[in-house]
Amino acid sequence: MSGERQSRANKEDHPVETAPSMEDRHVASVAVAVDVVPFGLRDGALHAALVRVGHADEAGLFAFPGGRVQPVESLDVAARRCLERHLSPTGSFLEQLYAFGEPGRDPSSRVVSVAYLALVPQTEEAPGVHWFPSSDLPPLAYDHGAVADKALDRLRGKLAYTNIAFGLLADGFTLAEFQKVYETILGRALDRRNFRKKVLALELVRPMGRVRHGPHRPAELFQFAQRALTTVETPLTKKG
Amino acid sequence: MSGERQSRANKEDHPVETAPSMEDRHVASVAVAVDVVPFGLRDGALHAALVRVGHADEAGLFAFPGGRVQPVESLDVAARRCLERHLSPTGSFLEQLYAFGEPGRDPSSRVVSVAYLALVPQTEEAPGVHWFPSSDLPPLAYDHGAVADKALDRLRGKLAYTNIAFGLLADGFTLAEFQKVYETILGRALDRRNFRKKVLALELVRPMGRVRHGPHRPAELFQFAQRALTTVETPLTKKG
DNA sequence: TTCTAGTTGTGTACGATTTACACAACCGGA
DNA sequence: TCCGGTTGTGTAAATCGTACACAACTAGAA
Repeated sequence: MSGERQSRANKEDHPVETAPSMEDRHVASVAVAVDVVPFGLRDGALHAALVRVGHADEAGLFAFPGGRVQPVESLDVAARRCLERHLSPTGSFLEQLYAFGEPGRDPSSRVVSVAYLALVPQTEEAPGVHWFPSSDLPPLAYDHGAVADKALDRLRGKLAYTNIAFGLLADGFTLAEFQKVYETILGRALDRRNFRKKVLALELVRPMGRVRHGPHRPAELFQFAQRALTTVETPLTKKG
Repeated sequence: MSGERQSRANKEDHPVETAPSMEDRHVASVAVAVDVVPFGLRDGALHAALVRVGHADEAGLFAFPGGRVQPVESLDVAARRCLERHLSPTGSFLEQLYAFGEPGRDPSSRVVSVAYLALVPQTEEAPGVHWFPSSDLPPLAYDHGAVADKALDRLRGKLAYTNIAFGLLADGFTLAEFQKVYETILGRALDRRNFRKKVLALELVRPMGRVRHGPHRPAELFQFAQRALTTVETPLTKKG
């Protein structure tokens, strides 16, 4: 179901089932929030954006950006609003992650939070936003430690079978940079030649015909063939 | 975040951000429910359990079992309660699927529903519960059509890389039955010899040393090596 | 001008995995 | 005793994954 209608429709014999009137009146009901886990790259390493909780029990700790879901707002819209309130970039990748609803997760009131995974490409500075290496997060408020774990798991999982990395890189990257994203998130080295072969064979990225000049041999620049999430049948990451 | 605390802590300058007092008072706030999609096998085919919605706008339609989340109850517990209210089997597989929160999904009130995927082995009859082939569901109330799609996608996806099938079969099955589960859910045929080789090599199932007698050559009976969700590195389903 | 350090770009041989495929064993019932 | 229908098993070919080395190119230093 999805509301009290069905609760009423089906048998009400279960002791813990709430009578509809109880919901309508007031109080100890359950609130809905969203939390967004924004990942981005800073000097090659994966970082997560956090904001300070300046209030009550959890004061001084960090937490992911979030907020209540408004009465007329979908979950996706609420998540994007919370993301863009802190980080300007519009159009970043955003997908639902998991709903966290343990009764004690927020000590002050009963809140069910739908967590979202966000990927932001530029990682520009924003006031009040602190970026931490994803492998070394500070103590987090609420159950946001578990949220962070879930987000990292999801990101790692999708990295192997989708083109999700497009959310972290702006067009015009070298294959070395691209590969470093994979190595950073997966935590292991990949073979340069096999990696190149694979991503080109899958048509994941496309050469732009331009090169970047540096102190060494110029590197070809690439862009993503698709900037929407697509699944590939063969894993992008075994050794190369 | 996870509640109003953080909303207060961070800048309140966003126009649509709710003042905390508004939440505490009353009304048009958002309710939380769970919906459970119970899958099971009936004569070899995948079926889903539905109950009738006997009320209001959606009267006469079918919907998945569900109900409000109680103030002191976790989401997982709420889902299991809703499942077991209709279907007796305790200990069935149950995992969170997705949170559905479009404002209009329940025409009568604003409800965010956290959907769960359930697998029930026996598929015994229960009063008020109707089983439909998953490929041919009746018109569903609310957005339960989308919920059903998501549940099927998840089941298909996990079938390839986990031992999730243990949720559908009781110990003491033949390999033919086991394979048919895969073929039914995936919608394509698998090679009998390769299938046997793979599930034995992965130690997914174990021979019990017993056989089942029928009108033909007796078939060895198997059980699952693990009855908890485990992931395998190599896909169980390519052709065999 | 030449040399060097450091990076980018490319192909091939080996092994492992996946796939296709056919036949004998076994039972109940006619 | 024969027959239909199912279960159980192995092997060869193709595909895919993996390891690996060397030439090309540039900026900057000598």
